[in-house]
Amino acid sequence: MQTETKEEFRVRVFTLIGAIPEGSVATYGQIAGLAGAPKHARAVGYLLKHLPAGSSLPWHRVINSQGKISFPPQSEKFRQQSELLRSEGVQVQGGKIALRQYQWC
DNA sequence: CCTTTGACGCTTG
DNA sequence: ACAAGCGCCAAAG
Repeated sequence: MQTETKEEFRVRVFTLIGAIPEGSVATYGQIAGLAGAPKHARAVGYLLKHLPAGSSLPWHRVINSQGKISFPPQSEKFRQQSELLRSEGVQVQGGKIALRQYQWC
């Protein structure tokens, strides 16, 4: 069935994000690419946006290609994500991740 | 069915 | 380093 494709993509995305270890971050494009759809970065963002409140998915470890948090500064989400990242040992400056690489494996 | 939106990405100036 | 424009695709209205 074709319905598997969308489902598969979603499952892959969730699995990949869940596989990001602490202290590491991945980009939306990276996740989409590993999920088999390099151009579906936005779809990844859509999925995260539609995340249930209780999901244990480390969404905060997903950032954009610019290595920055995809939230407007001073917004609650922005602050929360940067706090979570910092608590995992990721250095954040002005919404930008102080890392040289965004790949974890 | 068509239009709009969006937790993105890449190129150009 | 930063801003604007274009592309790309899925979900919602």
